[in-house]
Amino acid sequence: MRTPPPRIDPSADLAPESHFLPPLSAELIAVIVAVTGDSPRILTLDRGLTLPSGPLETGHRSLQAGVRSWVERKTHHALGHIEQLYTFADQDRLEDSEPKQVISVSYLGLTLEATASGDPGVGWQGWYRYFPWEDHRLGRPLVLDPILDTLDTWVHRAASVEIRRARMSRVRHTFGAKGEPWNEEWVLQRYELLYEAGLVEESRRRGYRNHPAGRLATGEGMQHDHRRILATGIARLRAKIKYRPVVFELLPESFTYLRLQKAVEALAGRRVHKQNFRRLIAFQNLVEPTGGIENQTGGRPACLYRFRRAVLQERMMVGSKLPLAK
Amino acid sequence: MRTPPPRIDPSADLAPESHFLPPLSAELIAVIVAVTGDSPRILTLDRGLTLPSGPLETGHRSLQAGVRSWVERKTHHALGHIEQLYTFADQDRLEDSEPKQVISVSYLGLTLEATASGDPGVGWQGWYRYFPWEDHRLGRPLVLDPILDTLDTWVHRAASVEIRRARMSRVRHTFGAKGEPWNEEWVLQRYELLYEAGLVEESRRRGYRNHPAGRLATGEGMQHDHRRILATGIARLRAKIKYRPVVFELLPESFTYLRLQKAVEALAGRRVHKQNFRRLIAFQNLVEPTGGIENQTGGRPACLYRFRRAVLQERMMVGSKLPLAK
DNA sequence: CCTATTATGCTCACTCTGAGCATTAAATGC
DNA sequence: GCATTTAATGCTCAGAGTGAGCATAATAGG
Repeated sequence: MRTPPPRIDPSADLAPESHFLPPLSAELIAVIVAVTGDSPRILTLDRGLTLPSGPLETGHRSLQAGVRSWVERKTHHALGHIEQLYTFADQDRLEDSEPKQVISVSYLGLTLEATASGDPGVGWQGWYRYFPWEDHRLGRPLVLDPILDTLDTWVHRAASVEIRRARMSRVRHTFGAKGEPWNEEWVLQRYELLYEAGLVEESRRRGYRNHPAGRLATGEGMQHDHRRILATGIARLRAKIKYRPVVFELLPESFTYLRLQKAVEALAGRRVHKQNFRRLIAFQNLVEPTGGIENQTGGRPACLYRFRRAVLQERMMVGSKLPLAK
Repeated sequence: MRTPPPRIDPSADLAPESHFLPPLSAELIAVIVAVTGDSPRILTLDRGLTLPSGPLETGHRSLQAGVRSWVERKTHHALGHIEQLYTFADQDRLEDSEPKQVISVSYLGLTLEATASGDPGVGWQGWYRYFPWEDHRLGRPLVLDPILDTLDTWVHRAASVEIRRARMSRVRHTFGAKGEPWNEEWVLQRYELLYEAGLVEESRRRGYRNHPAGRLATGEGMQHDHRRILATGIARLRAKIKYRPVVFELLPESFTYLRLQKAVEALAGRRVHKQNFRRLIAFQNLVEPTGGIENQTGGRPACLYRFRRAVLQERMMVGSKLPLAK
């Protein structure tokens, strides 16, 4: 098509600061999500302290293939959906400053919950254990009160009026205080705010000044920045269920509308209007009746449905709108 | 808070296939976007054949800081917005199979177009040069006709009825054929489809069977997978302008509504209804009048506005809705 | 049979959006 | 000066989509 012109060495232009390359290694970290009943869960090691992770190997054709092969061995379930979350290489991520540089690539995966493998410490944990303020299904959670109080003193400790104003409006908008609406997607922003304000264990570990209010119940901590990665995953998933039909990866072959709704509510951390939810699902032609009936409902029996997997082929991008728009 | 339990070595469980770690290096690749008049442009090297890239250095505090420092030296402009696109490590990315493994982290950056540096081969290229079928501002582009014709023969060359059906519906939905609407966000899906069908230079290079129709005008190619990365960047940007106020990073301090609209149209590759566009912008309180007047408009002079940068602080997540919803 | 419980069907008001008509304010050509 | 052209700006209206709630159906348990 054309003869390639002489190539300019890009590094000569673009990477001036240092040409010393330290030993580099790559690590894969996975947020593996399942839903049991109305509890959203994640796969953890170390009794809930870390997310599953491991080095990138040559045996893996791609990053995604690497994560997939791990998790399928671990859960004995096919990973329904997998997507990349974020790549970090910040040197200040490391708690002990090694000379070695690590690139961490994080992934979000959806699956059905399986019995945990026999290893001690490996298992599923409800994610609201780490983010108790994120569960608004029974209304505004009470943990928010002490959190907002403490954030308020953080706002007033600001060095200047501008900083105080900025902090105040940030708290207002991320946490939905003072009449602002709660937006369930801003999981990461809320965690980062708590981190900066020194209200989570991880930031206290990192030498952020301890808050005078002392220990506040702000969820379980995790090692390294794993809780931050988890927040990223939850935020991504909460956003994604609104426009892609990924919830179905968390459900068995056949399910009732209510079970589907409970899964959505578990992920989103808020409740939805039942009739409108049904209307939206029915209208989009994403599911078809199996013909079966579930009569362990406690009331009128419910029709069973299955996800029409064909839609994924038909339209690569199906809009699975959910009544979570706000 | 708790005593850490004995850590399980994650690699023992999670990375079974090989423990040989090859020499690893990390590369940063940037899609730097600017808008000049009504042309969306990207910064390129090698006379348009490659995107700017370079190795990750220890001097960089983080991946993002690395990209930022490059680009600011290159363009002499502050990068307004920068975000990570995707991380690849697929070994089949490499054209010559080296033993060395490379992780490529790609970024999207927005800036104002500056005069290109003096280096030969370095400069700005309109992005529709690489994706001529993506520009629908003057209606459906004519290049689509031969492309769809050739895709049609690809559909009919399918080995089985199922594959043919799947191919046909994929073409229909990604390219908006046969009454389906055109969705400007599916840039990557369209490029991948053309790649698989052997209709772009890059796939012909990679040994995909050459199509009998021979050479088809499917835009300029790039080296390696840079055109694929560019497609990812365009898709991301087209999606993002609809819900975050990032367009303003591509505009000077003060601008008219029309200029703002032209920038949006350039990025989205489609036109929007002028009055509704104004209504939406005005309603969202994203801009404020500077008081100035632009009278080189050719008609009635237009008011000048500036972006209210304060909104970025006030609300970390501002919805900058644009009339591109569809 | 009555009540509790859940499933399911349907209505209604409100908002958002696409589309177009109408008016205003300049430059340009006669 | 005046008509014409060009673009900016203001406003209306119909249709789609959504939130909220009422009403009915079908089961289990007393």
